[in-house]
Amino acid sequence: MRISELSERSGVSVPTIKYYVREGLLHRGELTSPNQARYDESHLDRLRLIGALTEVGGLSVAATRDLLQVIDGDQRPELGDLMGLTLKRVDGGPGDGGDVSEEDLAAADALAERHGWHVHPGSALREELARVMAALEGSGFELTPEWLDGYADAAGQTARLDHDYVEGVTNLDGVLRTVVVGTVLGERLLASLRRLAQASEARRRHGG
Amino acid sequence: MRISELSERSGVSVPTIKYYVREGLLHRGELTSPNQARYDESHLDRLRLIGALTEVGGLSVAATRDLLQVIDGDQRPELGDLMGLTLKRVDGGPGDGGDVSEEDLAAADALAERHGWHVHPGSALREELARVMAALEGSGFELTPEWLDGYADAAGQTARLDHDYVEGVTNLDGVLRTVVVGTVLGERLLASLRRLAQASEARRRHGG
DNA sequence: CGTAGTGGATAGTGTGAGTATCTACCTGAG
DNA sequence: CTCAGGTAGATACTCACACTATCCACTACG
Repeated sequence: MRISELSERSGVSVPTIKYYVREGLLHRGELTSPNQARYDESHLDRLRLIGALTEVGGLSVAATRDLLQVIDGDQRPELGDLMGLTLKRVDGGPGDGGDVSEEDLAAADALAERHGWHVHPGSALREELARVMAALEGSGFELTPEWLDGYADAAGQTARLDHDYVEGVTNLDGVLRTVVVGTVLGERLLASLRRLAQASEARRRHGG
Repeated sequence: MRISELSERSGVSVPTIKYYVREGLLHRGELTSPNQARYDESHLDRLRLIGALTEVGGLSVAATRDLLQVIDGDQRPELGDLMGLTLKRVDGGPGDGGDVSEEDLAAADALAERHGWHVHPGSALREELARVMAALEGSGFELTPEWLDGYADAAGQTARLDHDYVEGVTNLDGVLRTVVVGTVLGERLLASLRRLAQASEARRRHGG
């Protein structure tokens, strides 16, 4: 198909498609002449993936490109490594902005240890957790063990579900894609469900 | 204290403090003369809250202002309503970008119903859930009931923990602030913990 | 006294994510 | 064959956002 049809079928404007090609998110169409290229289902598929990661997953175009390169690569990165990659979000997320104190890191480590999680000292995940915990405390939120451990248990449950799911994926080519999509969109899914559950719980407890 | 001291103690630059005042996130200092104002602990406290919501929570300045206005207001909005307010994130989140199909909405409703959650038909939460589920499916992720329901259970657990926590808050003035902070930062906490748990689970299952 | 600091207003900057325009050049209906 | 309209690729432009920088009149204080 030509670019205009790709645009129509994907809902992505022609200039934006060209922009994604420029930025390395989408492979070029096959040139049939100097100013004519053919696009196929793989382009449509890719645009859907890009849309899912950026619009729904909230990733920046740059972060999306990095992730897509991992998916495209031949190598098989460790799943643990992959999780770190997706930290760079559109808004920077909690992944930036200065240092974290030793105390905060210790509190994060303590929580991780209570749940049997081994955390690498230089991990970005560790710093992020510490930063979030520090922000909660700094906002007058008292981090009780019940709340914290309950959250950790819920997180552990989703992690087990993710791994169960991935083990059930037979198509080897799709594993990486599945992990990336599941990690990025799973986070949004969990957030949505949490809001919904909060609203329902509010009705249950306080009537309405 | 003067603005320079506020800046030093908060780590926020003087121009940025002025910007927050302009944008309505921070109350003006008390004028002691036409070009001199006094700031106090309440300003410091507020700057910490702003920082937590924007830098860690990922909210835009506009969304932060809206939320702060709710916290400041005399009225006591329903907790359920509050959840919807915080949907507007820096990156727009999944809260925008076109319509959702009836099928997707039906799938979202079915999931909600299985977990006893009553969802208002016009709810932004409902659309968001549908959008995320549609994005997952559109990315080749097969939404199995085990995975989906497992996530919903985890979300339900966090919602109960949140409400337990809020019921334990005695300071009535702080309830709204607690809800907002807990909702926004709790989401980031859960995401961090999930990544950490995923990495640990990977090591547990595949060695390393 | 004088210089560093201040409140408030207005204008400018840098980044991210697209849009718009332009130049060849090709394709396909009539 | 003709020619309106689509196309690849490059470059330039726009828009929103979150700050920054300047300016001015003025004031606190060593």
